[in-house]
Amino acid sequence: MPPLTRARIVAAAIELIEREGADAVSMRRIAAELGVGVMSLYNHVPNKSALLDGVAEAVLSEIEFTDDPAAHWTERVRVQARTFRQIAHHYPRSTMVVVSRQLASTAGMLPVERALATLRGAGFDGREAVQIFRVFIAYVVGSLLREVGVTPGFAPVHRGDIRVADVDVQLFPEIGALSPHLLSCDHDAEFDFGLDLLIEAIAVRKQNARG
Amino acid sequence: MPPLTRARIVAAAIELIEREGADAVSMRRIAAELGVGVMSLYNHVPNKSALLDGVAEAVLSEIEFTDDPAAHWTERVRVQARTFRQIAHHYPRSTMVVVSRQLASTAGMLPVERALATLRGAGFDGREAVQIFRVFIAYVVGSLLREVGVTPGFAPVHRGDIRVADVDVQLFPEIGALSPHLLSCDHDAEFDFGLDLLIEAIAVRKQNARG
DNA sequence: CCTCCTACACGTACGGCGTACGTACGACAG
DNA sequence: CTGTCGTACGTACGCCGTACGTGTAGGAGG
Repeated sequence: MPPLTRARIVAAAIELIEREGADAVSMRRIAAELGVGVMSLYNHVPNKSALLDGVAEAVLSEIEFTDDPAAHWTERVRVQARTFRQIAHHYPRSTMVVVSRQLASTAGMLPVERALATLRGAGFDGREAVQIFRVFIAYVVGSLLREVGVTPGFAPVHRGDIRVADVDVQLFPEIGALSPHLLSCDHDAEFDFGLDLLIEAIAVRKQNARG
Repeated sequence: MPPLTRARIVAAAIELIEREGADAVSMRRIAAELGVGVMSLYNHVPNKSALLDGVAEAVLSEIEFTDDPAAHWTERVRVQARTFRQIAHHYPRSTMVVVSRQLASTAGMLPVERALATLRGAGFDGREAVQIFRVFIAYVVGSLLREVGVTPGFAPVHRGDIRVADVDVQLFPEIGALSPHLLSCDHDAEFDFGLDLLIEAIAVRKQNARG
């Protein structure tokens, strides 16, 4: 067995989270997974919270930006948002850990740097770039939260949204009428829909400011 | 002392969450807060998870829609989103509980009903209404997550974003240059900025579809 | 070679958690 | 008066994070 290492511990934590959910994560479970004693972990990680920070950092650092600097900024923003979402989908349950945790590591900052550079390159000033960046972050994180919350990991069985039969159609006529659309969801398409909406709106506003 | 009741338990839980944070919530703490034995709670609540569902439901049910049916749909959507955010700010720490939890109660459905009715009244078909609704939900929830994560509850002290001094300006020039904008944030203004962006984009797209 | 030191794996133990289970007691029905 | 039921409660079990002390293997200094 290779020596115990912070990286190995984090990897085991991620694997455990993906397999059994974030609630199943405990120092004891992780130690058992690695075949070591519980307290051995503490030689490489100061505490559980730091370990989860490590998980967030590891997930974030897997983002690979295949960014084409020659492309139009709208396309670059689109690609960056999609990339972020894609890796989140690779680790759906760990994503919950990532978003529910303040990230102050360098791994979390690289995507920020890229996004800001793209926006500034598009001609936005500092204030605008940060503001736009925050809007995108909010949208992407909000989308992920809904998607992975609904994801059939296998804990929340059969409740994509709400049991339609149970809703009082008198009280909630719209929900009743639109239940087919509420129950089905092409996550990819809907994500792109909102993403394009935002990009379009910003592009339009940019045009107006210059015109 | 009034008799123990599900409502009183939920209220105590919310108060405790707001005062000491979500991590401080335990059945024992809540029972102590109410001056009762731990197991007495279980006569009114099946388990802790259901209690937290109750917290989410209670928070959501405090949303009051002062909705003007005569107003333009863009204004109505704006008001609804702002209202949602406002009550979330009234219970900042409980909001984390709300968004991190699947809500299937009638309290959670009323805002949905209102929003869908507004969109359908504006002339969107069912699929469009649901799609647009989901985009707004994602944006609002994502914004709240960032805002309350940064909120100086008093647990996460002095790390609004990232210690600027610690970032390597060589590696992250944009972050270094834009740090003044990254560190300060007028949450109200920035929320409205993104909200208006979305509404504008949808309005434009609607115009084009009809034109 | 022996010795000492450091680093790391590990066991034990403490306080806190959610909650299953059994008990005690007051209110009300017959 | 007696039986039933709903509620408050104590105890106990198996988890949890982690402080602390111990054992040991491997490298450095003599």
